[in-house]
Amino acid sequence: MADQDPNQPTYSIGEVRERTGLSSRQIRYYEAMGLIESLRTNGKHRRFTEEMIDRLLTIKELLKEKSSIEAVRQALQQPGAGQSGLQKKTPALPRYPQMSRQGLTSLYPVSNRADLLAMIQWLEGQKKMKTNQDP
DNA sequence: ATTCTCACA
DNA sequence: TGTGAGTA
Repeated sequence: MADQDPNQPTYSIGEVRERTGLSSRQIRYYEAMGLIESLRTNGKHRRFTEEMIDRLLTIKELLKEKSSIEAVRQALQQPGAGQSGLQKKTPALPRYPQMSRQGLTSLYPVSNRADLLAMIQWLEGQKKMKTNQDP
């Protein structure tokens, strides 16, 4: 029972960009808007933990429903907004938020690839949890 | 090569 | 938001 590494892996903005499908511009912008915080390396280069990436993913989905930064910020302040509500305790059954709603029909659009990636990662998280209480 | 900040089409 | 300039 020791899965708390002292050094949680961090990612460059470039990796975060590929994993979230967000542009570096957007990532920096959301940070400037106070929607997300980031770590800084020796220089000034941003560094993101998986929690932050998770939050970014939440922001991305939230921006589709809400259409203003303000609305997203408030939704984020409420508990269970991805950061600690996504893979902490999931009483409900596995159902990916935005995806299952419209369905994935093509992998061509870059944004879809990012969404698929996010969904897979989310699925992996569910699997890891299940593997501990497998009947 | 990659990211950073700032500013402008 | 994207993109280019000039750095670190």
